[in-house]
Amino acid sequence: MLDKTFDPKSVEEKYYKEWEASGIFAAQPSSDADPFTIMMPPPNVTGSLHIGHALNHTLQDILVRYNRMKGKDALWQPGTDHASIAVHMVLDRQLAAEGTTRQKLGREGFMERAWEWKGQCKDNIVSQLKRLGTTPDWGRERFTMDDGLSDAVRKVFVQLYNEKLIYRANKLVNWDPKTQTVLSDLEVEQKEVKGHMWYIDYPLEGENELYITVGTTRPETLLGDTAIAVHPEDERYKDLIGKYAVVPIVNRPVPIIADEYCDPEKGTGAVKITPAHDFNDFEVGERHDLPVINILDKTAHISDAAPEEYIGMERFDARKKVLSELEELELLNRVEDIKHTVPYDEKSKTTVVEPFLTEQWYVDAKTMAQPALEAVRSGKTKFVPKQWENTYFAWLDNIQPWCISRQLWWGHQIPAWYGPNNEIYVAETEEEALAQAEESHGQRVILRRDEDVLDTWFSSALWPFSTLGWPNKTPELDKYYPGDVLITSFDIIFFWVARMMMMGIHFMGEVPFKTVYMHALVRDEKGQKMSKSKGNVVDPLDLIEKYGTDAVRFALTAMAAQGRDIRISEQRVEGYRNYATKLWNASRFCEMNGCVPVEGFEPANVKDPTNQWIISELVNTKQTVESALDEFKYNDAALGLYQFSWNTFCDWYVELIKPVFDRDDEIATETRVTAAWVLDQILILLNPFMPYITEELYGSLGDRHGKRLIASAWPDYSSIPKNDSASNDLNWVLNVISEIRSVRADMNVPAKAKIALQYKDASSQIKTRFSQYEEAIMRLARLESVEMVEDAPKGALQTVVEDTTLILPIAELIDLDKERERLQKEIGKLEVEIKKISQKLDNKKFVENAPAEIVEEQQNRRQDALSAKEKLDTALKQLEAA
RNA sequence: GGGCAUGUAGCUCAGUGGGAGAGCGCCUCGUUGACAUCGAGGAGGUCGGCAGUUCAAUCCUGCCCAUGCCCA
Repeated sequence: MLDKTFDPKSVEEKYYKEWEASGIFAAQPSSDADPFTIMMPPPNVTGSLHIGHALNHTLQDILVRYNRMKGKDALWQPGTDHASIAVHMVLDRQLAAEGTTRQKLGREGFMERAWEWKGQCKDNIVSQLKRLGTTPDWGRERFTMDDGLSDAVRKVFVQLYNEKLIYRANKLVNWDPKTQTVLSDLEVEQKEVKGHMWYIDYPLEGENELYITVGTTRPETLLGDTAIAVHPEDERYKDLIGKYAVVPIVNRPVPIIADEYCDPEKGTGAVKITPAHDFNDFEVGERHDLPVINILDKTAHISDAAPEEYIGMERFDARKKVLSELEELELLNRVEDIKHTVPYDEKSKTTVVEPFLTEQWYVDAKTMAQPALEAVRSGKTKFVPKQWENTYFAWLDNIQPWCISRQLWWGHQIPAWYGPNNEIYVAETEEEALAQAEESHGQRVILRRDEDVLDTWFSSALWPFSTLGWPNKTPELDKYYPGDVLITSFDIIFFWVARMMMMGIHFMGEVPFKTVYMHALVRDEKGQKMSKSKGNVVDPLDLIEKYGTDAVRFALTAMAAQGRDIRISEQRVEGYRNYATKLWNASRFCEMNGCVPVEGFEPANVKDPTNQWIISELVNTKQTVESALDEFKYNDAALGLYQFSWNTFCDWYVELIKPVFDRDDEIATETRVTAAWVLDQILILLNPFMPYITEELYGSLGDRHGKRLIASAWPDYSSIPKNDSASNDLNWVLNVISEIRSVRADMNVPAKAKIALQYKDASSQIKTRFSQYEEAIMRLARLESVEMVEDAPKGALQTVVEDTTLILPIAELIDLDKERERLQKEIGKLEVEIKKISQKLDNKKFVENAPAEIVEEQQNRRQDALSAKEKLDTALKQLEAA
């Protein structure tokens, strides 16, 4: 006998261990079954998983379990990502707290720390995923810095270099002066902040008391100015073009040049040009062949290219000093308060990123993007929801060279070596590089390896094939590439999805996945993005602890509607915990009434209409679940199961069959078996969504010969015939019961009172139904008798179901005025409806243009309403007469 | 500034070219053979606004307003 409520804690760990030990998570490359592949987006080894991960992994797990039950050979490839810069930030903080730095620790010591950190984090992540009940193939778990994956990275780098798709270039980059590394465009966040526009007077060379005024938000960069630019058509400055202005403080004469980059509408129309410290200025500088003066070092302190008193100053201190000097020189014209965007590093969001001139490695992303664009345009890879394709196109169409080198240690060191003349040798191993060098020098030379590591996304981009053993030709690669679906969040379309597409197509000749499903962002109850600083982070483990894994999974799934963010609320999770309790108790009920699953049960052979009806409702539900999952409409799948199991099965079917259990005839036996079978089906269909409670109930309710639900087959109902007659009957029964209950409640008939039911105007079919379902109707509507009459007695309640008038002769129990009111209200509603339909039907154009079945439907609706109104009118008249 | 999305019941959200839905909350009733983590019933909405297309618009189109996100 089951306990009164389900205790998730008592079974979750037990079943997880058992499932895992059974080997069912493992892919079977040698099996004949069709593959179903999902590449898990590898979580970063930077901390613990948040509710967004819980959503992401729940959605993946549902598909994996579902496809496994359908007989596919499922591979869910798990693993973690080394998250180079994020790990550096974490460890830098730790080291700072210990009073040291990574530079003091040295590369080797730092790497040891990083590996240790990775180990802890990874263990934590894996245990969190297990608490969620997810079933990836743990035996194949990978880490982006594993040997095999690192081999793949080197191989890809060398090949792309040889194909001239990777090259080295000296350009302005986004420089993070805190971590002291270059960042890609995507790792920079533009933030709008309050700031100032300072207007500075630059004296014109050789003129007395004549100035050109320029506006700038970064006055300190004036130390590196090499020109003043004006628009060529700007009448105010036409005469000045070609003359020279003197940069204050440094007293350097710089040319006044004409360039269309200047906007005459903005500020004074004249701008200072600092090619080493601004992306636009850099381009202007290239066009006009201007000198490039780099006034900052790697830490964003002033370099020795500036006047002596500035050297070594921090950039914002230098700004203050420049401003105070300008004021002393009376060259600070005016200051405006403005809002402008300032680049910050995307990870910590606290360091202002500096445009900085350095030599770095780049991928020719533009070239590689073309096949990736084509693959989505031609439908080889589809995005769900489709609108994300536009985002993907927009970015790839305007893609910039991808800077892949990072001045960090944790990651894949770039396989490039420099010879005595700084010439470059790119090779997978040092031996090969040495051999190349020997060949060109005619002798052994000493090489120096590039110290930098690659952008983390470089290795993540290879994930769909590097995890399968590439560059070796493995059976796994053969069977599981390309993957079926990638499930991820839209915020990494650029970072990751686009890059996997580029690399996958380039190296495998095929897209890495056929479908990309973009799920929503999980927000807090108020719709705000969760963040540690806001303190509104919901920890999925807290919810699991409180409500159980199944409830958390189901809540996330039920809310995973396409195209809208999820606002997680604890109340909702609680509601699905209640749902679990409901299932539990329905199972208890079946158990205590001897509903035991019978092997070989044939649903197609069931005779009793109530049983036929619940079976056909089940068939519909399965259809709903399948088509919803096919379209990634997780919420529809969850809702369909919820409604069938709670409303249809528990609230109606179980109530309808209760009286049957007093008997011991053929129908009773059939009903017991049917109930057990339908309940089993609920457990099976629900298993991918709520794996624990379904597993537990499945094991408790019958003898499964040691087989667990997780290993069961997804059912096939194709042999069950449709049974419209049973469905029509039962829908009518439900209507009659609901109508009587509603009238009783409206008229305050005491719930306990058993009353008589009379009916009139019934067809022979209705008469048959009343006698066939009399027991159920009497029980559920709380009646003492049912009989057919010719006329309603005085002072009776009357209502209409389809064509039949239902009569409750209980004048003594009710307030007749109230009944009059109720009838008038019902009649009023019907009149409004009749009027609306009549307006349509009286419209010639409607009758001419609308499809015949629509017209007919409207006619039927009007007829039904008219007939119901007529019956209620009669009832009202009788009441008046009473 | 450009793009994408969203605006439906008190709240959170489904949905559809032809009768407005769910969960929660609220109100009334209820210890009916499993379940009060429950059951029965009910109230509550000019489907953001204005035009247009259509026989018919909450749904399609345009504009506007509001909100969110992405990009510059």
